[in-house]
Amino acid sequence: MDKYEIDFDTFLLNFKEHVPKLGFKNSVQKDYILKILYFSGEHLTAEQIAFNIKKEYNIDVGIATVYRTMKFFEEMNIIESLDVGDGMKRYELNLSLHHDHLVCTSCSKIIEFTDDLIEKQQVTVARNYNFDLKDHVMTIYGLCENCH
Amino acid sequence: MDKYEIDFDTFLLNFKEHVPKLGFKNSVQKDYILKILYFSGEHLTAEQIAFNIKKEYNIDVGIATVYRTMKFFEEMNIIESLDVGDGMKRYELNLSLHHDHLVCTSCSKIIEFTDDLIEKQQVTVARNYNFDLKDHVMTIYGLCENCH
DNA sequence: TATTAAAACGATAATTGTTATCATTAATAT
DNA sequence: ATATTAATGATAACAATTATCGTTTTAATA
Repeated sequence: MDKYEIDFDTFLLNFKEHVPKLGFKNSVQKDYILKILYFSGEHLTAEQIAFNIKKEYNIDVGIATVYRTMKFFEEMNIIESLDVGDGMKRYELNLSLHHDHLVCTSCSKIIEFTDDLIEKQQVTVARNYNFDLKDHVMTIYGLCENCH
Repeated sequence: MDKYEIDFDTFLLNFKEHVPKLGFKNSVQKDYILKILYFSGEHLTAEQIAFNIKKEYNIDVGIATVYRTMKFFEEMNIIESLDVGDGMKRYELNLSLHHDHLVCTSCSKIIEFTDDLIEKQQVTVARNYNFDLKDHVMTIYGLCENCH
């Protein structure tokens, strides 16, 4: 798995050193949530995160803890949430470079992509409107190769 | 108001002629929902649509009717829904050409834009992944000129 | 290592945006 | 006019998410 530039153990160590500095406490639950996000490499719902942790590591993590932790991680900027349009948020680790998504409207498959031209062009657009650019989200909807 | 290329009365007439052809019935509620969307020119939540119709025209439209009608309009492809990230859908009329959005993360102001380069590039990206392109959504987040 | 204060946890109640139900009303066709 | 059928609105139901709160865990300090 070389989706991320940093291996999990190093990342987790860095993370766990950082948490107390912000006045929070570490927990095994946080560890497992990060672990499942890292190794699944998918865009998971809160429900799926809890389910997969149980399945892979036989550890119970309450759904409230998952949601709470996702908010925490979002504030720390190590995850991103994404709404495909079916009414629930999906979360993914945010360790790699910015990327956008292709979403299949039939099977909900999500493919990541980056496009330099689009990356550059958003800067131009933001500048035109005198916006202080923070981030952008681009999602292309269509039918994936299996569905058409 | 020259946000749309077509004036409201003409649009409404066209719309009302089209509805029975699809096996549905017209109603004053549909008319007022279209009217408020057209003349506000904003991205409104279901709640705001009902509230504004009451305020502007003193007509009561049930919230269920608004949601039901928005689904109907979406299927007819005359509105688009958009989730800024605060958990509720916002709707806008879809009479003008495709456009994307700049969203201010401080005051929630929404600005529309179109960029030919981005429009073209999405076709290329979809083709690269063997996707049958249907649509795309691009949202740029940042601080608008009033907020920075 | 034991103590302690504070944060994190999990069960679950509450909340909120949206959808379904269903009796009543309104719109179209005959 | 009448009959048919979709649309409406009040509200119940639902689903995703958040808040509550008593208990457990963490981590700093004695």
